[in-house]
Amino acid sequence: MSNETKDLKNYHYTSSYNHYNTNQNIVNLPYVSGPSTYNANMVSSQISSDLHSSPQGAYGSGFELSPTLNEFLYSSIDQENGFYNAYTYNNCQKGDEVVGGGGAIIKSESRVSASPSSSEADHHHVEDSGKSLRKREAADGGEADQRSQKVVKTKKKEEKKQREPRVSFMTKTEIDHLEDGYRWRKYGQKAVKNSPYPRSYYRCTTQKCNVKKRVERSYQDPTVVITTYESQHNHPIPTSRRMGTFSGPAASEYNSSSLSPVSDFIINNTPRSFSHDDLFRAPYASVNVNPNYQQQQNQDILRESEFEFLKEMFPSVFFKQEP
DNA sequence: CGATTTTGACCAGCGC
DNA sequence: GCGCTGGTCAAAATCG
Repeated sequence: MSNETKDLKNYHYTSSYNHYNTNQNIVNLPYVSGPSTYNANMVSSQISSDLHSSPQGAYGSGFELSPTLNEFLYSSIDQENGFYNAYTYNNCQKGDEVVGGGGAIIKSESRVSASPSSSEADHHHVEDSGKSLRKREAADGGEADQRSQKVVKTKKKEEKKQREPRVSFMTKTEIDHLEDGYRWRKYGQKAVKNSPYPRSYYRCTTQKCNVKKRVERSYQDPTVVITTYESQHNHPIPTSRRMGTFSGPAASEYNSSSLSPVSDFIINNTPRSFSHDDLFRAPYASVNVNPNYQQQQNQDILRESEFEFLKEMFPSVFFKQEP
C-alpha cells in the first residue's frame, strides 16, 4: 500500500465537528481523588483490567460510570519521575487504553521511560535540526550526512530519554478546542485508531515555547473532549487573549460564592488561565474526578486534604483571577 | 497581508 | 522486513 493511500485513510474525518460550537455543558464534580495510594491503585487496577478489553468492556472497575452517566472529569499528570506516573502510564504498553471514566478513554501516553526510544522528547530536539534537515538531506543526497545525522539523533535520544511532562484531562463539552488563555496554532490532525473522531495537534504560538497539546473527542462518549498538554509554558498568558475568544461567560460573570470552586471549574468547562506551571509543580501525578463515584464508594469522599490538593493543582482555576 | 488552518506526505517506533 | 499507527512538516488554502 502506498503512503498516499495510507494517509488518505487518515483523513476520513476532517474537522467536521466544529459545528458543535454552541454552548458548554455543565459537569458536576463531587469526587476528587488526590494523592492517595488508593488512587494510584485504582488507576492501575483499572488499567490491568480494562487495558485489553474491548471498548464495550471499558465501563468496568475503577471509577466506573454508567455509560449514560457521562459527567465527569478525569485528569492525569504524566510527570517526569512521578510516582503515580508509573502506575497510570508506565505500566501500559503502547496502544493500551486507560479508562478515565464515563467510558471515555485516554490512550496511553507512555513510551517514555519504559521505551529506549522515546518519541516526543526526541522530536522536540530533533524537530528543528533533524526534521527540517530531512528534506534537505534527501535533496542533497548526502549519504554521509545522513549517517552523521543519525548518530546525532541517536545521541540526542540517549541524552534525553525523559519526556516532557504531560497532563491530560477530560472535559464534557461540545467545544473541541477549549480556550485556556494561551494561543495555539494547529499543526496537524490525524485520525485515531478505533475512533471516528480525529485528533488535533496544537503548538503554543509564543516563540521559544514548545508546549503542545492534543485534542480529541472520546469515541466512547462524544460529548467528552480529551485534552493532553505537553511541557510547560515559559511565558505568561498572553494578555490580549486572556479571555479573548472564550465562548463561555467572562470571568467576571462567575460568582464563586454561589459555586464551589470545583464546580466553578467544571461549569466553566475551561480551565481559564490554566497555569501548567501550577500543574507541573504539583507533587502528584494523578488526579481523578468523578461525580458518581462518590455514591458508589464510601471512601471516596471529597476530603478536605484532597480538596486542598486540587486547589494546589489548579490554583488559577480555583481562585478567581483578576482580569 | 500576516496569521492560522487544512491536509498530503514523510518519518519513526513498534509489533508481528 | 513489512505494515500499522502516531506525530510532525510544510505548501496551499483560508481567515480576519
